[in-house]
Amino acid sequence: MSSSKNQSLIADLQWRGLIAQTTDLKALEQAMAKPITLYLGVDPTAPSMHLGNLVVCLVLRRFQLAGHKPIGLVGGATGLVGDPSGRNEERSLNDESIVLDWVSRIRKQLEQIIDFKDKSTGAVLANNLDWTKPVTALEFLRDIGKHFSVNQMLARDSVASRLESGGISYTEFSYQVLQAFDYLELFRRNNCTLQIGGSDQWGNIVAGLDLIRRVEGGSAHALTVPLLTKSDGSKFGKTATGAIWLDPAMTSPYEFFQFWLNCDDADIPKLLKVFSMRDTNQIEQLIESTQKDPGARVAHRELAREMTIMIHGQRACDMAEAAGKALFGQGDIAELDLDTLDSALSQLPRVEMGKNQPIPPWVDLLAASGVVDSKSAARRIVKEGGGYLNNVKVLTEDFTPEKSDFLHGKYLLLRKGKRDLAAVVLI
RNA sequence: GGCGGGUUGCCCGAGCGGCCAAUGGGAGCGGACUGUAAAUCCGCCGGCUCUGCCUUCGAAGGUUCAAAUCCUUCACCCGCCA
Repeated sequence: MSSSKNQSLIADLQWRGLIAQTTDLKALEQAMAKPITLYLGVDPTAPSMHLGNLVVCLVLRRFQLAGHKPIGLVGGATGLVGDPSGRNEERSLNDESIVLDWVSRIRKQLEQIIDFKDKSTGAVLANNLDWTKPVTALEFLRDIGKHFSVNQMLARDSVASRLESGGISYTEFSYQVLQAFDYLELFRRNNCTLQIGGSDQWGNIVAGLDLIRRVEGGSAHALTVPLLTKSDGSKFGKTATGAIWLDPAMTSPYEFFQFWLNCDDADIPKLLKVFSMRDTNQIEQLIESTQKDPGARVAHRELAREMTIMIHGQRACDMAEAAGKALFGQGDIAELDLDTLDSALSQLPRVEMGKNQPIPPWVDLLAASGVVDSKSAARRIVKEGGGYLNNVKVLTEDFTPEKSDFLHGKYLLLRKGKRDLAAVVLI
């Protein structure tokens, strides 16, 4: 691996705005002249990773593509304890069996993003429970705890802010020690000399560096990735309905694709740099295309494709994209053939209805399908002109669809507003 | 431990016996304009069997024809004094 290539990785990360903080950058660049081993930890705090996690995972992947050896760590142990970083309230502890399940799910997601079969870099998938569980409380206190100064621990932002906002339990207070122990273990076992993470992880990572220095006299590095925000300053990756998850059961490939397609123009340059694996030239071309002809949304679409393929695969991406085209097309929805309709509507949330069951009123259908929260809300939406049946606005509140309204005798397409869709399926 | 202030809908924040499902702002949602953007403008923004009814103003009791508004107790927060 040539040193120029490694310098260009750091330069590339800088260009993409993916570096928030690092330990001595020159030293890191020098170390990276040769392949290094680095790790990223993801705690199982939910059944799936979301876009925020993805940003950092992709940074790990960028290292791998540059020839370094990535360790993807799932926090089976740390996930049981709870990280106080960025929270002003104590977490409620999750059940061990739940965390175990989440670990395996997140593990699978990591496997999609990082190539653990790649022989040349020798990527490793780890779980900190493996080395944390066998350690007894006494060993932990004597061997690890002894190296920590409570004074320093109290000074960490994550702890200090919690002391001001209602306190912190001993459990969460200990989190940084656990994470530091992880770094030490990986330093010993795999000669891991770099830990990356979100910018809120700086304190935890530095705790690990200190520990490595004290116990092993070794030196290691830290690199954090900034928190991603939208052009209006709000947190990125959250919609009204919540986070964008990588798990297709939680955020469907269709929703996932739509999320990218509907991003603000103003955010596109940043998003391309942060998420796309394309090189500088390609990204700059896409940014230019948005400036020249924003209405065409070429960059939006390319980004949507790239990300959906990466997370859900080519086939799911094609279906998601085709569904969007069919559902938002200029043509009459009734003209679509059954096959197209089948696959397009398969992407949407749906309610099923028995063939012989009387058809419920329109407002009830809207509420039942989940496009609106309640029947009151459904009435409101209809009154405001935001309710559509088969892409045709229906303003009558006490309207009830008939058999003949079912497309191909099978489907009703419900819509709230511009893009909130659901299907009613006759079975 | 003593004295005083606070706890309101997703968030901030008015209200201080009836006209309060509760002013205002933000977020969110719908419409118009566009490009399934942004900005802007207009409207909506507890639920239901919807010209009415039901449940909400930290919790539980009480006073009253009537309480978010008054009284009592409890919980949590915040000032000043010890």
